[in-house]
Amino acid sequence: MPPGFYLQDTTSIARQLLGQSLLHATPDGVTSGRIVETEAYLSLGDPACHAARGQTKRNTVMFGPPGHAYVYFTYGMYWLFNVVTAPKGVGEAVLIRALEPLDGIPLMQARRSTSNSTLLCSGPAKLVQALGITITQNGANLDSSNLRIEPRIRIHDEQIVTTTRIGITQATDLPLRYYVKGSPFISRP
DNA sequence: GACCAGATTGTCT
DNA sequence: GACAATCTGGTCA
Repeated sequence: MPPGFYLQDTTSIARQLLGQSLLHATPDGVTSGRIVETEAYLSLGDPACHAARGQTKRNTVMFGPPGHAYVYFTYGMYWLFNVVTAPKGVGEAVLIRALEPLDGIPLMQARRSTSNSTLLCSGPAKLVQALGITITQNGANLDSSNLRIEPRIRIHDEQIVTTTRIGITQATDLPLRYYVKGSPFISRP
């Protein structure tokens, strides 16, 4: 992404990531997809954010420099992928919730054991599985590692739908979820 | 489509 | 010891 991209406001980054591609290169091949759904997690007034209760071993990279991957384990079996935002020491991130599959679709289908392309990356744990992301990528620099975000297209404001976030029990009323209007690849309408 | 049960374990209190 | 930024596969409509 362009210099300074990750220095912007977290909600602004969450919107601008829509339309860009997330790519992962592994020995098995390259897989990528266009980002169509994101959620912002903030440091102030947002108890749903992992950083809300201070720094721990798990959320350490959230407090590091922006533009890096924050990968964590949940529900006993899933990994979720976030982009760290905000200056070092603050603790904010953008959860990537869904992709429109682009490259390496056969490999994604094999990893996910499904051939339905709309279900391949339509959820935060699904896209992580499809791209082969694990805790190994925690802390990876998204501009220079095998796991990277590259500019593709710009989604205009009229094409972005803003709603409340999914799967959380706190701060459920905050409008911090964004997705591309009409996309069949989002986790849910 | 809506709703629901069950899977399964790292992390923090 | 409780919980979790989820998914799948089942039921019913």
